[in-house]
Amino acid sequence: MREMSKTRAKKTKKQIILEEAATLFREKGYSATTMRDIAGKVGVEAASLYNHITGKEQILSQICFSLADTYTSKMDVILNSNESAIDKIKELLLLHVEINAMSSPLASVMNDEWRHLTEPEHGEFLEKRRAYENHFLTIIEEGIADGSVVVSDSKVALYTMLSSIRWLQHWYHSNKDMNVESVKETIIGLLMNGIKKA
Amino acid sequence: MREMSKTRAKKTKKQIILEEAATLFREKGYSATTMRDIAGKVGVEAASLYNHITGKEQILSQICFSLADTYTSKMDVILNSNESAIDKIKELLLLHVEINAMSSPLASVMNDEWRHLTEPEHGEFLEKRRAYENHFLTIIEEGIADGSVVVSDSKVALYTMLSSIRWLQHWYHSNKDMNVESVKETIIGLLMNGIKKA
DNA sequence: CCTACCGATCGGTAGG
DNA sequence: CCTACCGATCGGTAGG
Repeated sequence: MREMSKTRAKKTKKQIILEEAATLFREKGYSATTMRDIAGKVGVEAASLYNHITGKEQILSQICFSLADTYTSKMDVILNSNESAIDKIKELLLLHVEINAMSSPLASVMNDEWRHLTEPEHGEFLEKRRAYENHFLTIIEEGIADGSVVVSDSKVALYTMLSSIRWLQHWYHSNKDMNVESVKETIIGLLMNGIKKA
Repeated sequence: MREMSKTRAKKTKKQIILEEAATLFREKGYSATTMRDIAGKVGVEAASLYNHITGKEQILSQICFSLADTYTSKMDVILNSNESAIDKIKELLLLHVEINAMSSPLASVMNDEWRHLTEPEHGEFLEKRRAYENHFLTIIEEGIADGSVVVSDSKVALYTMLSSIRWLQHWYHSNKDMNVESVKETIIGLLMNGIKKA
């Protein structure tokens, strides 16, 4: 490992550790990833990691909460816009597609590894997720109220839509032949078609 | 090593071990589940498990392949029926909803823990899955050809639909208030609406 | 199916 | 950031 010639702003060692850990967590899962694995990717001995982080679980929780915060703040912008309910739904779905399609390992880790958090982080994460889902539900119900959305159960529709996008988080290495923009169009088209008034 | 005598009369100890292991794998993940965890649930010492199974990974692979075989054989029945392409798609989606909504721990383990298989099982599993997906793709393309299905990319549509159903595998403990039949209708309605000719 | 126990490896610490 | 090393625990084996 030589110098990183990124023209970007300088990353802290802690950021590098979080990124390498996220990649490993996505590949092997949290439990199967060892501190020695992470240290190897970063290029230091395992003991040296502890100068930058307090432990393995702190790495996981910082990954989970940083992406959760990204979702929440981007949702706030969409919620405070003047768009119609159905357009807000479309924008939220696009947000999810973009985050998952970028194949940032963060998305995989937040979606699949959060359950390895212990209390109190475990409960806090669940609470954050519940709040996010409730905001999303409110918009869906607005769409039902104004007649632009037709679904028989808003909760089931929400979970179905959010779940349907998650395959993208593992997609990058298996289907490199697909074009991101056309994938985005197809998914959004299918989902919006599914909930829109005929 | 002693001879293994197979008793088919009733539920064997091996079956009990596989079931308890599947439940634990769903809860904590494969890597975080120890043989002592499994032994505790079964009611024996860890060393005694090895009279019925050859190791931890064999437990995982038997779970993954047994459900994969269930999917394959049920798909065969649907494929050999006289139904139209769009009706076959609907039946396949119903099959997925039913298996995931039953909340059998098998579904979670097959979907999320298969990556912990080592070679050659890992490759064999991937090959089985690829074959299944290709059969499914063929029917979608039949639907496109006969004009009953309208999607801009059959592969993206397939992954989106299959992925959209997976949230059900974790649903049982978080949303006990929902009715299975109405959930089924909402999901299938949304997805079929999304791909059907307007 | 048990007791006894193994080599390996885990997350993490001490001390420089 | 390193070397050295810890107690705990892992999957699995020996032998009865």
